[in-house]
Amino acid sequence: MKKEKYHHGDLKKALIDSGRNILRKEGITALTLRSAARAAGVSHSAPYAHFADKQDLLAAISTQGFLDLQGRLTLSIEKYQNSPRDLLIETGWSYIQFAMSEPACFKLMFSGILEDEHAHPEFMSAVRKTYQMLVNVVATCQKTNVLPAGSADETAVAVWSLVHGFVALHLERQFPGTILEKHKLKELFANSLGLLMTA
Amino acid sequence: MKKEKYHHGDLKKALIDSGRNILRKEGITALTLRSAARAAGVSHSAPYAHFADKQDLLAAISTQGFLDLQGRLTLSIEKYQNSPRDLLIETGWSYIQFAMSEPACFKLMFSGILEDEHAHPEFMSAVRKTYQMLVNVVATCQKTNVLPAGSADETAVAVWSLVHGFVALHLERQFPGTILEKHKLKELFANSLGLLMTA
DNA sequence: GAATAAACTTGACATTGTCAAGATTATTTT
DNA sequence: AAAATAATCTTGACAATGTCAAGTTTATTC
Repeated sequence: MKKEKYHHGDLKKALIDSGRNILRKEGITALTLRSAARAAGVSHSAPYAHFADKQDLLAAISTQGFLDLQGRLTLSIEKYQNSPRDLLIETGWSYIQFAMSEPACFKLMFSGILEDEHAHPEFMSAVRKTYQMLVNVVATCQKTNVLPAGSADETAVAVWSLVHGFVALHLERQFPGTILEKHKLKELFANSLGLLMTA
Repeated sequence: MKKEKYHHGDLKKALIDSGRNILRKEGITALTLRSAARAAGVSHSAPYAHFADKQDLLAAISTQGFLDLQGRLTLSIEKYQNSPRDLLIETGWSYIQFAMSEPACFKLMFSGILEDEHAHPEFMSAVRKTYQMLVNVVATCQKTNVLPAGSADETAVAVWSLVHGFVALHLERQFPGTILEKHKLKELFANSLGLLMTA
């Protein structure tokens, strides 16, 4: 019933969504400027009205990914705010679930969009906000002795490194099957993170 | 002085080396089948005598990357075998130095070559051997109470996740400048890894 | 030495990112 | 409201890429 209009309405958003869906269904190799344009129902050059080049679209998709990740983290943080030990594990687990639910998008988000620092400021700001959420979680855990005292910044680096490395290596199938058979993944993760917590 | 021969001699190795050099000097976007062929001084289709497709060349380059990484780890392991605390930190630091010395290659190694398990067996075996070296280091550290007792496999997962995540996030500039200014990188890493060690 | 296989070249094709020029619609200015 | 301008989108082109088919040159095998 929709009129075939020359102007799309919100092509920028449509291209980001289309790109995200292509990532979900067909992976990174299928995500081209032209495939995103096709999926949005416009010509192959239409994206250039909204994005400087392909990198610029990828940065926008990554930014949207960070926003969605922040949404998931927020849910966990609110749900477990009264139980710091669960807070840490469940927030980390949310990070991992996001990565596993959209692996191609997750990999894109951490695949070198940031060549020069000022090229994509809104991406950068999404990255920084995500980090800040983690620092807050860590600080909360430190106050209740779930994590050792000390600089929250430094401790957050350790925690985030472990969580991120865990899911990155898992997505790349770097862990041998033998160890994955012995555990449920969440248990393996919780045990790993447990090593950082105070006994 | 070299004769212009029709047959190259060892084109397979030459293509892997050329590809590696392109990664070093110009990054992943410059690494194409054709650019590697050009750098090796052969025609654009010559690689197909040795590699099934581009993925196959990338897998071979990644495999070589893992072998070089193993070399670096071996040096640290031999050097610090009598001092378990240094052993852990210095081996992890070697991993990080490798990643920072060849970031494009390092990212390629962990960027999804493994779609199906049996496509690249020699790559898989290099991956497994690298993991095994880490497990051995961890087991050594456990025997001397530098790391908590328990399954060496599980502890290695935690250690590797932290080390890998640390350098992956650093390469992607995910850590804010504020924290990097306060520390030397190695110190920040050692502090992070220290949280996993027994006090 | 002939036959066969391996290594390499040449030429082609569809796809991609990108640009230039033009067409259509929205917005602003008068 | 009409005109001018800007924004959005289309069409057409170009070089570069991955890949294949066919042919050429060299090495290996019988």
